[in-house]
Amino acid sequence: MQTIDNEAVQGAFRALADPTRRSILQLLAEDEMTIAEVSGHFDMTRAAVKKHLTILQEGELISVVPAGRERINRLEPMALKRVSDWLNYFNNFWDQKLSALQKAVDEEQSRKSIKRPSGTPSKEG
Amino acid sequence: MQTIDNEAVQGAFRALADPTRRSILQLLAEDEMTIAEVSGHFDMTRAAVKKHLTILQEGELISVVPAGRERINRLEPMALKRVSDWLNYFNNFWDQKLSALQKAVDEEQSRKSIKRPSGTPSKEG
DNA sequence: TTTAAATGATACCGTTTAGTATCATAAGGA
DNA sequence: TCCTTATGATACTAAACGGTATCATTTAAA
Repeated sequence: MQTIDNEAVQGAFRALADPTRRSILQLLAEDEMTIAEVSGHFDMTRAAVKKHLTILQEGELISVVPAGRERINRLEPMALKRVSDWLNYFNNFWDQKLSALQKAVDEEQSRKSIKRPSGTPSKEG
Repeated sequence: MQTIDNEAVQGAFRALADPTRRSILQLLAEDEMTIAEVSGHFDMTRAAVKKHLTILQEGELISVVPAGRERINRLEPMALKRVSDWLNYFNNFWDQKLSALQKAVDEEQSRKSIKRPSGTPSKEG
């Protein structure tokens, strides 16, 4: 079990665990916004949204750039890539299993078309 | 903002937020195991590990199959794909932004090689 | 300079979470 | 049957979480 997992990954997954924060990310994917603008999209206080933005920032999913008295919140693509990379660890395994399943199905198919066995289950749990 | 996000996605992200659970997934990627076997890999009680497995199961990241008095815990690839799909929502945006950045850099380069302006910053924040 | 807007910071509250300890149940084996 | 093993289930605790209310600070603007 290698070190695919680290503090940055933890921060990102922690941030992604909350639906409001995922929603904020989707907002910011369309356009960067100030805190007030982001707040305008949610039924909660600005302080609550600000907390979410802080956690997103800690997870490096967004960057916050001061502009006068405002703070521009902007999506940080690389953090999402980190998560994507983490998931990729499993790609081998799941591709492998899916292709094994596919192969099993195929073989079952051809076996059917030759011998037509009767005890074949129609469904797999 | 479309419906890329739903209960299944929430369940998966919730499950992924904990480092022990991510670690369990990596274990199960290598081999399916009983609850006792999974527990053997961690410094906490079997009950605690069992709770993690339940949350992983609720997020449909693993499936649990009874085998006699044991329960075989097995990775469920499709849930990880759900998360991957969610991340893909951002691919357009981040690819787009990265390529926009690349383009800006390229244009800056060619502008330099023609006019060689003096006020050009050497670094970009 | 005075005022209003945008944000930062902190204290507080109810709920969820991660963990423990403990007891009950089910199934395999002597 | 009796004992042991694998698991289920519940009550409990400390910490983290999501949210509110409130006050301080910074900056734009009249």
